[in-house]
Amino acid sequence: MNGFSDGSSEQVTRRPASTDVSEGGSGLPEQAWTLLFELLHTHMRNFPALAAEFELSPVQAHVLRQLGEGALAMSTLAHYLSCDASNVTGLVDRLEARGLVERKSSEQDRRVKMLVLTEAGAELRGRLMARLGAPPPLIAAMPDEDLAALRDIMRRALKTQ
Amino acid sequence: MNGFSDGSSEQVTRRPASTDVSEGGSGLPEQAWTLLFELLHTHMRNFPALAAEFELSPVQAHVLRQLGEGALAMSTLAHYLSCDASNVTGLVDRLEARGLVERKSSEQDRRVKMLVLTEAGAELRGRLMARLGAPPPLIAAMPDEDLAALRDIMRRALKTQ
DNA sequence: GTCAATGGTTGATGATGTCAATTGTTTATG
DNA sequence: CATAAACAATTGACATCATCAACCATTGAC
Repeated sequence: MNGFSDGSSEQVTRRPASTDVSEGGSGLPEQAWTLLFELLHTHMRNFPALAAEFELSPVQAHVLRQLGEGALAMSTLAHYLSCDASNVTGLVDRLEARGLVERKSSEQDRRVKMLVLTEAGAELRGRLMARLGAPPPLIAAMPDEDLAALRDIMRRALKTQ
Repeated sequence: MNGFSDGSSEQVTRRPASTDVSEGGSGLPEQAWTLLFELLHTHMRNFPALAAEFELSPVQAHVLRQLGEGALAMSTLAHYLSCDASNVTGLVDRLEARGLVERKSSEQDRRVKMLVLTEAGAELRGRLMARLGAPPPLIAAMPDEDLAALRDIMRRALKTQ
């Protein structure tokens, strides 16, 4: 059910393991990334269980997340998910069967089918996003100075991206 | 991956309209977390492709990552992966067929089978870990000041964890 | 010695993912 | 305009990943 789990944050160092990410050796980017990497895997380990709280698979949760921004073409969603278009068909089939999304043929281009959330889908997405948006303990425990600095750093980084 | 709705405060009974990217909800933790969340999911999106560089599925990559720490019982691995033990059987079957891992019956308890990396497995893991440790573009592009600040912030956060 | 608990496997089933081929609809080009 | 190329979505074949229930072998407790 997973796809992302970890469990290495507890005990480490049993074997030398020539290349381990646990000590960002070389440069500043590696050092910073190594630490972020730790947070990433810890958080992602919980993601399937978190999605399951809403009776969603991890991928379905992703779809709902993306769909909140507005209507999306199937192909666009496939691009967002970095997967084949044929995969999206079945994915949407199941979400549609649950009454969470709807296919609507585009007026401009009748090849395209746009995806929109139903009322129920939007409601579920709202609860999901609220859950996802809650900062994990590690973040919540940070002092305000660090939080503000972190926010500003990330804003700059995402802006120049 | 495009916009990112704040996800913490919107109740979503209507179409979200234009996105309030990085508006981050109420408090400082939510603002900072919202931005980090974006980075994490961007990275997550690339993980399957990254594993595929080594002709590994995402889950297989995780197994290799875990196995580097030393020998593991199948059940322990199942626990790390947060999945059913029966799932691990097939997983290990395929890795063993590729000559990356080996099952060794435990001396103490003949029910238990310990997993160890083969030579080829250890070599592949080394390359995988090096690849995982490489900072993504968004991090690599950060100015040194931000990197140092980010590193220090994360060190503090992970230490007090 | 008996019997419950444990570790791993097997079989059934469903979700997720790929690729190749198909259908229907633009769009480009001669 | 007609035909070909490109594109969006679906379908079908197939592998992987995940669960659950049932099973076998071993262990440990009584």
